[in-house]
Amino acid sequence: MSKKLTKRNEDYSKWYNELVVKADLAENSAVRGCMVIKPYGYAIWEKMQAQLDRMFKETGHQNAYFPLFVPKSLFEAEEKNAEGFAKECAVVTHYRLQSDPDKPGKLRVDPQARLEEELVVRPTSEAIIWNTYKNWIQSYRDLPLLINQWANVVRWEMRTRLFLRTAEFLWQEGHTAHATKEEAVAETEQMNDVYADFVENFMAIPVIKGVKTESERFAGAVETYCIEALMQDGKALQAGTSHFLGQNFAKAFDVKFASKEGKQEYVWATSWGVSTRLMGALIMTHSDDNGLVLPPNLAPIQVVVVPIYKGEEQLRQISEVANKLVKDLRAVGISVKYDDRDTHKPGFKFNEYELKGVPVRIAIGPKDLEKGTVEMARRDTFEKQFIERDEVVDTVKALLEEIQQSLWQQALRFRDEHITEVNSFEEFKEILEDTGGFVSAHWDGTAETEEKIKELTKATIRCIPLNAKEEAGIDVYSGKPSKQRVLFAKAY
RNA sequence: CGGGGUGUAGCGUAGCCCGGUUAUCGCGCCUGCUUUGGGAGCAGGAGGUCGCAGGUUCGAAUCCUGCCACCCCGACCA
Repeated sequence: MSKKLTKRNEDYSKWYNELVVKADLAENSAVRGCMVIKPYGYAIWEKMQAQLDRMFKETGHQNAYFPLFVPKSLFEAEEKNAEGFAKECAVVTHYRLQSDPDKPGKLRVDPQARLEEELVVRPTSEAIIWNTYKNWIQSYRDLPLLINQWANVVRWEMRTRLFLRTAEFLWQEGHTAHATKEEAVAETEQMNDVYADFVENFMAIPVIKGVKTESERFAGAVETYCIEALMQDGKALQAGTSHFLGQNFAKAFDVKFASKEGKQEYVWATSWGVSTRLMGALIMTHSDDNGLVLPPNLAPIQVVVVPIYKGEEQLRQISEVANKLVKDLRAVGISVKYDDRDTHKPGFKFNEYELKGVPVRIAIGPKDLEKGTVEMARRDTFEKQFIERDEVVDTVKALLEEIQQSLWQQALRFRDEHITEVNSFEEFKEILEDTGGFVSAHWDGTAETEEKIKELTKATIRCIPLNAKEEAGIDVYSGKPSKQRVLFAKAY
């Protein structure tokens, strides 16, 4: 592959992988299906974490941490949940290694050290958390219990892809308990809204809020709310989910509380999560063939300053100006990097920071010293302009804001142009093939039709949009009556 | 787990069909000089269990057998 990334025409998958690796975000680890998140990639994740965490706290949640291992008996307590995840669990069976008598210098699993009960490495933490909540909840006074956990989980997927589907991934999972159904449903909806707010306003990725059909629902949930995003290749990506769990887990783990009336009642539950998959969404929504494009709100480096100089004396003069600028920008909360490495030429640096998606670049050279200006370039449009030195801070502030808006507008336009209403199955297939994106079509509400359409077109129902209008129609495949349109798409 | 493909230096690769000098080329890396407003040039240099294990042969990156890993397409999935 050349220095530039390949065009993302036929092979979006390769383009994506290449971009992730070249932009220094992550790489495959020695462990099958796992990923190493590199410092630059992790810095982005940290910014996402910080903002989400703030939003969780603002809605009354607290962080806590629960064990990685789930005893099998606890794991299987909620049947549907256990079944749903059974096929992708890593399981710990032993707790010790020993020298292998047959192979000197090698270790083997000590057959004596078999665990009496196997431990499941959490694919999600409902089981272990609800087993704990049982002891925390006695009375209505203990409710609501609003807890979030930042953790890693393991799902032994057959096929993996950096950020989008790795065997181990980082996420947050919120687990709440409520006295009433209404309150739990409200929490579920609230957190789905928080996700939508975050993804749209910080990541500049437009999403559609909706609920999942029964077949796409989280195992053990009564209702799954979700936000669905659209990637540049026309495929949909589930960006976050929020589940109303009813009393399923309360019953499975016997979590009851004494109500005001003195009755023993099961609590109502929710769980909700977003993961490092959001990084994948970020990459696939905004990036171009020159590399990553980061919305300023999430960019670890918002502004990079590159000196252009001949000789040490010139560098010293430029550094004086640059350091002052860095200081001024930092003073207003902008993250700046001054790259005065003398091991790379300016052209190299320009390309490097474009690849990494740094929103704004400032170059200062001898000509600028004379004129009292700097050259300012924006990553999203590649526009360059010369700015008076004392206008830099204001200009950067405005420019960061503008880039954030512009990325959002561009993604929104793309998304909206790729939602197509269809009224026949022919049209359905045609749009899916040619245009891609979401296909808005009538659905008769049956799992059979959903399954059949998936089989024929590979498209699944991404969600039943929350804002869908009631509209009588006929199912695009079966011809049976339908109450409203749902969104189909090929998905990651 | 089924169908297909690929494993050669940090990365990307040629060579394999038809066995035969010291395993090819590019990027990257190191040293020196010249360069520095868009991925520098020249010169020199370092770096290899040819995925692993057997087998055939005077001789294996190349042929045969088994295994492993990765990629793509299914199944599964945030």
